[in-house]
Amino acid sequence: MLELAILGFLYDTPLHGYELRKRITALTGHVKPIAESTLYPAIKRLEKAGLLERATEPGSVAAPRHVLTLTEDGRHELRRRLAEPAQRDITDENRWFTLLAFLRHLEDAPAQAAVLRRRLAFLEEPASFFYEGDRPLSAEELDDPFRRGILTIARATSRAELSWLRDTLASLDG
Amino acid sequence: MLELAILGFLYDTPLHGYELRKRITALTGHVKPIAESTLYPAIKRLEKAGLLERATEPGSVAAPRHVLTLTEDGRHELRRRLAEPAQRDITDENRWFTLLAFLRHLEDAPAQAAVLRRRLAFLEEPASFFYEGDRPLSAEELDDPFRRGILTIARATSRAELSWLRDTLASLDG
DNA sequence: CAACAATACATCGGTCACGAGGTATAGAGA
DNA sequence: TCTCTATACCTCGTGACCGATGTATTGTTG
Repeated sequence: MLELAILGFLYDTPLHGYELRKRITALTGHVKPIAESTLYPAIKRLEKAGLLERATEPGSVAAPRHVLTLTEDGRHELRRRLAEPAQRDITDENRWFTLLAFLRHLEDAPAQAAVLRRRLAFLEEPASFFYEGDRPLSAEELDDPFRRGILTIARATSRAELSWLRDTLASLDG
Repeated sequence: MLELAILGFLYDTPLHGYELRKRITALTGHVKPIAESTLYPAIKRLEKAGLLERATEPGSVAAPRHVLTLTEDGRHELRRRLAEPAQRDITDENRWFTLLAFLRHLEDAPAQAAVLRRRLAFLEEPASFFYEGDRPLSAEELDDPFRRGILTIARATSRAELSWLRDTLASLDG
């Protein structure tokens, strides 16, 4: 997911690591902060894989910067990751939101719609967090107020997202 | 989080690894599946730390089972992790839901309320995923339909959770 | 003028997680 | 009889991520 965010931000414009870090922090930092010691090795991985190139520039304020630019391979790889996300990226809300944040880079409405439809299919499956045998339990059937909360919140999220997904799919298809 | 789920399930009753895995899969598997190769080492870690003990029983169907029982240290450790969660466990919905699923084991209403209040404080902070300078942007200000979706869904979740939190805190306090 | 914060990058050791694969038993279906 | 599925546990290599720590430079604040 971190790699997707790096590729996604650099797709628009070259950035140096520090600026990239600030953008990633703004995007997902309030939920899941990214440590510097995670970002810099991730940049190195992507560089080693030929997805980005670095150019050293004198720092405008302090130390010299490494300006990062996506290669053509990098641009292609981002589109690939957006078009063919792992199932994890569909089901885990953190990953899904990161994917959504850059989905516009896909630039192909049917491909975008196909990704949204995978999320739609996931949300339409009858799933719960709590079961009696195989039967999913509803919030009303739980005594535990905290577990009831999980289902209440999850249901509200799911409803809002389903309605957004259907609207957006309609406008992508239409 | 995996460790919290293990401790949480074993707090109620001793279980063997395979059954534990099924319960964890039911709880969070549709969002974030847990591999066997993650579960068994985690059990070993907890055993090594003295938080649980294993007893070998002949398998009812096939191979022999290792029935896992929490030690007194393990029971104490679960309560500690529930009462003093890391900030991560408060902000990341996956982690937060796992914590909520076992919060009833805290058995002390003021301690439960204190945890809920940490989540409340987090949700009341004005945070977005997208900014113009320092100002958080609202869904209406975004052109990108996918980014607008993120904010729409996050806002619906937040509203539902705030209302649930306030109700539940009122009943815990009253 | 000294201390501190912000900019900018990096390494190191350790933990956690995953996929691929392995071992073994028992019952069900072809 | 053979294969398949379910039960039940395990190891190994790899990679992701974190906290702690280090190195510079510049601007701000007391």
